[in-house]
Amino acid sequence: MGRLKRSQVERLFSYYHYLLQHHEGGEANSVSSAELAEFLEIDATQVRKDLAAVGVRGCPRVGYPTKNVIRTIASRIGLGAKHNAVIVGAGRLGGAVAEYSGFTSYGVNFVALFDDDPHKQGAEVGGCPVYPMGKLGPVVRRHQAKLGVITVPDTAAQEVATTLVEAGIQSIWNFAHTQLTVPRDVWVRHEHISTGLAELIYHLKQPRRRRTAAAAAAPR
Amino acid sequence: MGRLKRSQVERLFSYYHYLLQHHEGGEANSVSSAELAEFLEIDATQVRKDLAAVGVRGCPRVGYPTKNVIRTIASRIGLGAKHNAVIVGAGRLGGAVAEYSGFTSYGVNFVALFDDDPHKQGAEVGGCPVYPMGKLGPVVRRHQAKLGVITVPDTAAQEVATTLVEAGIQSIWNFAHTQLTVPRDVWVRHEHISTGLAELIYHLKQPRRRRTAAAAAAPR
DNA sequence: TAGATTGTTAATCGATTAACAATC
DNA sequence: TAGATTGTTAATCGATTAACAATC
Repeated sequence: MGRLKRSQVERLFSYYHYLLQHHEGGEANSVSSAELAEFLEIDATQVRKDLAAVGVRGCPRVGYPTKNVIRTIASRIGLGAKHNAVIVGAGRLGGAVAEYSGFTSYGVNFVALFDDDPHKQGAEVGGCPVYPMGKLGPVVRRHQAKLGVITVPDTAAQEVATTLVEAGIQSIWNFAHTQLTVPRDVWVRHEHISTGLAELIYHLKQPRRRRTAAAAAAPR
Repeated sequence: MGRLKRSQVERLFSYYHYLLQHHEGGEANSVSSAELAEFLEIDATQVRKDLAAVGVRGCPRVGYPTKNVIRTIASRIGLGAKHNAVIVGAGRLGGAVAEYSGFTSYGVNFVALFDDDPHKQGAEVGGCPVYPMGKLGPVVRRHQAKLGVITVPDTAAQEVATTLVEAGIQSIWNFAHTQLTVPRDVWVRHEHISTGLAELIYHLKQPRRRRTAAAAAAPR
């Protein structure tokens, strides 16, 4: 089985998320590619290709076995495994990440937040202690955390990334709107949220017009 | 001048952001397509095409006039105009959005948050009052807010979207991991953050390997 | 069987990159 | 001038969609 492309991982995760929300505990034990395609507003062919890529076999006239799809995607992406993670920056955004219970269900366990603001140190956020930056190395090593989240202001992001890498972090989730220089074997995912705002502002300017089906969505 | 594509708007915004961070007040008054391309880790040809699309002319051997690029992008995307916005969901994520000062510099002015939790009502978050949901319609109309941000749990997102639309909101920034059904003339931007986490988890599983420069880019 | 849905190949479409002339 | 960089067309690449046979 080959390595999945980024877009495939994202779509597979959306299938997984949809099935948990809409099929878990339901009476239907199969789902068609057309149903998943409608939810994501993509072509059903794409869904069939994605499912084929992870080895799920469907059944003509019936669809794909729901439980099997859920289980296969989870195992292929790695949603079952437990991963310890740390958050640097105990502001509201860092707190939101720490508190969001959904992440726990994907196997991610936040063990600590770090912040240089003494007022935040010692507090608990989402059940996690807030430590000063100096403790980052020891805490990461003790918990063997592999995932680091950066929710500090843009100007501090590079320094934080370097600290995380030195402590042994392998993957970084960067919410600062900066590029990061890291060793090649460290994976970085940029979550430049303000980019989304720019797009919204642009569309506020545009004359109202008929929108494509792709823009409107239909939850089941 | 044609309508810009989503990907173009996102790249243009990144150029803008980069120039403000790295060139504003600096001595250099021009920037090359190669420099912008390196920052975004894309091809320089792409940058030249994007700038041509908004009508910025460069100078061979010199580059593009920095101030002109900044000004043109801002006006083309609409970053100069003032837009009132509201946030539904006064949890940590909603608070993070309200507090993030960067948005103000793009012309977005958050006028209020809404939450059904009585403990949150009456408080101030990022300088904005928190009201009960019942006040949403009047507040949106009074401020002529056109932009609505949804930071409530997934299960409540559709109901909130409907309420926002009824109040006259034209663009929705949806942080819940759900699709939304809205009239065709309402624009929705989905910010499914947990999708990013799924990608990170997947890469934690993968064998470490040399990464290409392109892989490090990862614009969302 | 008939018909719905999968699985897969082919065609299309769009985005990215390469090439290179224009030009300051 | 020489050379760096733009501007633009052509080529490539990949992703999406269409078509249709396979099959339960």
